[in-house]
Amino acid sequence: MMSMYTKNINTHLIEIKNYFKAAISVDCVIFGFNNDELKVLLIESDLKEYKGKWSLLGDIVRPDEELDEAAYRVLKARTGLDNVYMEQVQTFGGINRHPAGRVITVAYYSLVNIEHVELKMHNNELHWHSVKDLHEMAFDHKQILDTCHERLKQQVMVQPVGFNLLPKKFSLRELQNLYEAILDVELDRRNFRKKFLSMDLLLDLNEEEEDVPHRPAKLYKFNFDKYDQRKKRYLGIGF
Amino acid sequence: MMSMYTKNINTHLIEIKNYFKAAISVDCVIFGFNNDELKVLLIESDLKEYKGKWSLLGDIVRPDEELDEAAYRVLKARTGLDNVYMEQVQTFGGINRHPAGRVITVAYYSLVNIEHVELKMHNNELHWHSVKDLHEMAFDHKQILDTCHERLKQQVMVQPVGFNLLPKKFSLRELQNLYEAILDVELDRRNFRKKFLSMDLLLDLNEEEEDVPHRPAKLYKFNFDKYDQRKKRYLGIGF
DNA sequence: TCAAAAGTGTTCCGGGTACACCCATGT
DNA sequence: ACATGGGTGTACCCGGAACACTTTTGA
Repeated sequence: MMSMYTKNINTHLIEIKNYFKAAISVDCVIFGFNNDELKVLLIESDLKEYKGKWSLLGDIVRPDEELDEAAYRVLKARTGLDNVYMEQVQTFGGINRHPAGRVITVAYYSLVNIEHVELKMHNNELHWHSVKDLHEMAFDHKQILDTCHERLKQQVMVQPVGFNLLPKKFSLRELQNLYEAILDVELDRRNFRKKFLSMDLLLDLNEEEEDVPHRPAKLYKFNFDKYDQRKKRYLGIGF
Repeated sequence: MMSMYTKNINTHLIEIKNYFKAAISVDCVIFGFNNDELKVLLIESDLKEYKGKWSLLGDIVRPDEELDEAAYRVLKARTGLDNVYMEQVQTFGGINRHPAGRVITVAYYSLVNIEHVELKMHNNELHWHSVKDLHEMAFDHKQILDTCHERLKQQVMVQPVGFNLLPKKFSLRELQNLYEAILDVELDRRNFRKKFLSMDLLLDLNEEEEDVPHRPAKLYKFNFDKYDQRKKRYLGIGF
């Protein structure tokens, strides 16, 4: 009786080979931004159970591989990109979530500049899908996507991560469209501009859009260095 | 070459037994609140590598067990409590984090009323430790604890989860002490009271503290029903 | 000259913060 | 009476929200 309490893996472990083991995978929710829409990079599954359904990009974690490493490996293999924003979100371990047996998956989301990926996308089966009109997916991947999207919404309101989805140079309009797409809200243009300009973190490049059929907008880039140097203040209790 | 890209577990899985598997555990960061201090429930490790060091409460996930179930099982076994606030936080998969082999652990934190636990704590080796003066721990458990504490800080500012650490009836002073302990800040008493009373979510019980050597404080309880009925508003972008 | 989007300021309101005094109770 | 913490109100400031007109460019 006592032994069932005390003989656990943090205290009196006997032999690890006596324990149940499961396959571990990582799944990457790779977000991009294009045509004023939040996109996610998906692949068609060929597993017979999910034939033709969209699935996230993922793979099994290797014996000598950290979880983050595995996620970066998947991302790199699929997009050619490295050094992009990535964050672990949640782990999904439903008993029957994978038809081949118990596979526990650690979900990550990452934010990439969709222009940089396009180069690597020819002749394979990857597709950028609008997050908004995506309903059915393979496995529990819709749930994973929703969870990651929710996390992204929270992050984007509190940290300057959205810029990872934009080109280095962007207009305030593009930035606003990005926020509107991620949060699925409409924002007042003047207040949005005022807000971001008053943060004093956008660097005015003294450049303008080109080839637009209207008055060209000024281009900015985000001053990450300046942001990093600022200390955060206490945020207050707000619910 | 192409095959390394396409033959992954979400698309062309061959046989799951060919893949590397790891042991999966859950670790619970069980927070309590006592003597105006944030506490965490720990156990001494008897593994020779960590003899005498403090470790979190955790155990291996069973073959037919959901991750959340496993976490609740650990919690129940150690505290006798069920139906408490619990939230998955992050998964730690460092290659050498466990001396017995690769063990990937999913970390949860939970918030319990420390009074309810005390009953079950006699004659075992569990201890409530002040989070503030806890430095060295077994495994990577200090890192796990820090991550969970950080998450708790974020949550407590945005959702009414703190009440799970208090008795059903509490004074505003106790509530303030709780926030100060979790966030490690000092708050102005008048503003704190105004804030919480203006939320109109505290139910005045028309009762008072007893046996205190000064003017007794009024007791309140949190109106969870009322909170649940309110819709959240858009929070704004704030970083 | 027209269409389309860029750019710009003011007012109002609510919440955050700083701050000091009287009150109720037990010893 | 005294010590201890409970309870209260006001003034200021800043940031969020609502809101309409002029400017620049390409077609």
